[in-house]
Amino acid sequence: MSEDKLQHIRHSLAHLLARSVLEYYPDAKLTLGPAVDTGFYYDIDFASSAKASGGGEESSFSDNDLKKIQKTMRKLLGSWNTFARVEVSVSEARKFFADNPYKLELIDGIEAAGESVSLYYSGPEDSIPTKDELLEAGSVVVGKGFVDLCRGGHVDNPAADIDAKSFELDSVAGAYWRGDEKNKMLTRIYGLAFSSSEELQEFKAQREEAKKRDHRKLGKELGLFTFSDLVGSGLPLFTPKGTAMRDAITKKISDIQSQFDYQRVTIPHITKPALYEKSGHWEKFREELFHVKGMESEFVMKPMNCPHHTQIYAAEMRSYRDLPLRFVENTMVYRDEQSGELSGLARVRSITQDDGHIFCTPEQMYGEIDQIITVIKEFYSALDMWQEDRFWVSLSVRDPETPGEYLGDNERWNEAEAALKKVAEEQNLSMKVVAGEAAFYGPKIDFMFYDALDRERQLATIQLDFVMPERFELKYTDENGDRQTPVMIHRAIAGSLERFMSVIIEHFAGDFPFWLAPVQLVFLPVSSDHEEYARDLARELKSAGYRVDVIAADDSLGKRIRNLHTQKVPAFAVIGDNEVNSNTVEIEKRSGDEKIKVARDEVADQLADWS
RNA sequence: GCCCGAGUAGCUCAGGGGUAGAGCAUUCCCGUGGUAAGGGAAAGGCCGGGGGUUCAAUUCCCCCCUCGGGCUCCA
Repeated sequence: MSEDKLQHIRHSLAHLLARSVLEYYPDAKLTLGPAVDTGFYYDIDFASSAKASGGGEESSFSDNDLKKIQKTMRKLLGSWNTFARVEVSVSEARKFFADNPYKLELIDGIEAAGESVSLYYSGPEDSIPTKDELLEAGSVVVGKGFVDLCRGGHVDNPAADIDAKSFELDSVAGAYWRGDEKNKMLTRIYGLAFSSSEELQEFKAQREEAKKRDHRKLGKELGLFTFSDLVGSGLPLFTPKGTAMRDAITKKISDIQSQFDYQRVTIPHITKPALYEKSGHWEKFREELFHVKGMESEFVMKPMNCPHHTQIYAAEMRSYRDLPLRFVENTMVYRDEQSGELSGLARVRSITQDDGHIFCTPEQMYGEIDQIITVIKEFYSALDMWQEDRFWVSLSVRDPETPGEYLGDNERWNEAEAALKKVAEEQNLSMKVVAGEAAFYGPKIDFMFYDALDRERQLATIQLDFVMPERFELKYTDENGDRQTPVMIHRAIAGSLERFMSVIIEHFAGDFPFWLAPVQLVFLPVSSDHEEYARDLARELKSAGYRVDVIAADDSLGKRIRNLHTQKVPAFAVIGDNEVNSNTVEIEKRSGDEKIKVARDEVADQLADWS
């Protein structure tokens, strides 16, 4: 089936959904009902509606109502053998939808765009109303049929073109009218729809499968992190295993970028608000800061590191010979995110950034951006995530409609956007330009990956900033002895360690490569007689920097091996008489049934190969 | 923050207006075993917190907290 046809089916089903809802809630106000990637939805205002059969009580719509609506949809579908277009004038449309403010607003938009207004009747072919009948009756319900304001895109004959088992209603959600939180919240009913019932079932099975990879589930099962009600929501606590992973990640990044002369810096986690008043963050983000009261003065927890880092730059006179200066720091920032936004490690209130700020001349900016892209490429390639269908790149620029949200002059912005674009093109990054996604101080390149359920997660980022150096009056002396303002580049490779972990846990389904696994190798002594040999080995490897463990013979060997599998430990070695007598170790990789027998003093070399 | 839903043992879950249930994990005992669950016993609970209805609430109602699916936001 073509994509178009499937979209038409989905959109047609949105009409059918709306009609079926009106069967039970005749006063519900319909708004918009488009097709989406996995089906369709319709946004409906139930506020003033009473249930048709329920006697006027205040009604809200919940998951429990989906079943009966779905049943009605399937019943009506059999009689819906046509879609018919009815052209009306703007004033006729206004009259027809007089009691629906949402449709009236849409009609205003159609009029403003100079387009013609069309209604669509869907239902039994033998009851298609004439335009006059329709306007006379003034009701969107026409027998078993239904009339909606719509620009088209339906199947010709729903009864014949749509398999009643190929769709189902999925969930109820809230959604603001026109996506604006200042507007009223409507009830959104989501439906799933595919070209056949088999595809619908397959989608649902895949979704169930993906839930098994959910980092929140795996994080608990593998003992990587936890939350405590006493500590608070959005504040993850990392266990020794989770911390081992964090260390492995930051070490990998620092290994990759060691070729580029970064210098580590360290800053306090609080500051006077004055710092952010000067940077411009105060105005925009003061509501989302955590405030800390001292004896005499008030501080805020840092929500980002750039302003602090500018003060390290500003502490000395800088010459063009010093540039570029590259400061990096793995450090936690704190943001009072809206409670409804928090989600496992993907969105938290204590955020560890692998943050870096580069101060350079305008000429050096291109080379620096290029170099950062190289690091990002190398890092994500090492994780097998640098694949076309695994991520996309956003060139995040200003929204031309809201210039007031950005600081700095137009020319600088154009320059910055052009610079990012130029280098990214040279690096063969295919980017989507996304208006309105820029930071208030400059444009960015954002690297967007996906979680198990295909939700987008922004990880790596490169941000060009001409604004903050100016606001903080940062300077360097050029070769002519003149004072110049440096360019600042903000960059993060993992982005937030928490969010990064959420993505890779799901990417690997917890089955991490050797270098990343929280426990890399486990020794299993066959009996207590073999424990000493195992413990000595483990001690040696630990001091060589490997994460190894010994699991004593308290349980059967079979059981211990099974436990290693559920814990997804990448390698193990059974230690028995054979090994002790021959002074060897047989290491087994969990994947691929690979067994490698090595002399005892060669174990570390073998592990180095895998790292 | 907003809409809908959910919170029962460390974990996964069953139950239901009248003394709280299972499996796994934990602890102890037995077993000393060569590649995906050895056997036995014990312990473990303000049924998320607070209020209300009731002779009686883990169960019904309200508020709060936490979690999930969306919306909005994301320096």
